[in-house]
Amino acid sequence: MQAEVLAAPRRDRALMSAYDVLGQLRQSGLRLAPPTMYRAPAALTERGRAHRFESLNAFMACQRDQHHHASMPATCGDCGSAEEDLAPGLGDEMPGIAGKSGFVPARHVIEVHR
Amino acid sequence: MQAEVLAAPRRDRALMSAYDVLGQLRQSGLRLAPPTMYRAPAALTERGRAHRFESLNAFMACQRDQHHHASMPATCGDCGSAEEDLAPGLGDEMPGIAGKSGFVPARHVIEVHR
DNA sequence: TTCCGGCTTGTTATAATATAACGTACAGTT
DNA sequence: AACTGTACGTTATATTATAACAAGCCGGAA
Repeated sequence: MQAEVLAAPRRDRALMSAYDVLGQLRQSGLRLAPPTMYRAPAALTERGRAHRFESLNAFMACQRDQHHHASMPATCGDCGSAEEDLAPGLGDEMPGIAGKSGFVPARHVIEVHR
Repeated sequence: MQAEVLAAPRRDRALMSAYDVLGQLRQSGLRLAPPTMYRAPAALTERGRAHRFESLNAFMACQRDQHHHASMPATCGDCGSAEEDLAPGLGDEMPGIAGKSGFVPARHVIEVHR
């Protein structure tokens, strides 16, 4: 199921919402309910094989899948395409900035739109 | 309405979901429907008086309200408190990184959780 | 004063996103 | 076979958000 769910966003290098994928899989004959669908992206994200794009409630296939990495996903609002660049510097700066308010970051979100 | 909606998150320096605020305002006697509620944060965000926290579907009062600025909002998952630090460097680096994939950023999202 | 135009708010209905709770199936281990 | 862990299925419902249109308010032009 995880492989099925990842196939379309990987092929198109695009963002897809869970319900987009659900629709596609239903068209191909599978009868699925939402929870089935949501589990796959959640598991994939946890293992670093997919990234959730929080501001669009969508996810993309990881494009750097050999390793866990600090990345900056970017997407185009017109065509839905999604790319991912390594951005270790961004993640590294954040703890210092957050420290000004006494925060110790546990997780961060970085997303770019064009 | 915008002022009403901003009052609680500003006072508490906390994140609030639109429905949290809706609930609070209803308790104080106002009868409001969701669209009324959603308009205020949207307008405030547009004017830079509030920030939407995309990964939590919530918003916070801007804590730097004199000017538009590059900021890095941070929130605590345990207590809901939200702080905002200036982070011009982060925003400045993003176009260069995105450029590696041919993206010209139009908007970005940066969020920190602890 | 009245009318007009734009803006904010109100109302109804519904869409889109997400998860709780529980049941089933199967694979590997003992 | 019985046990255990994981993924998958199903029903129902919770949460988040917006479309579409009506009504009120206010400032300025006529």
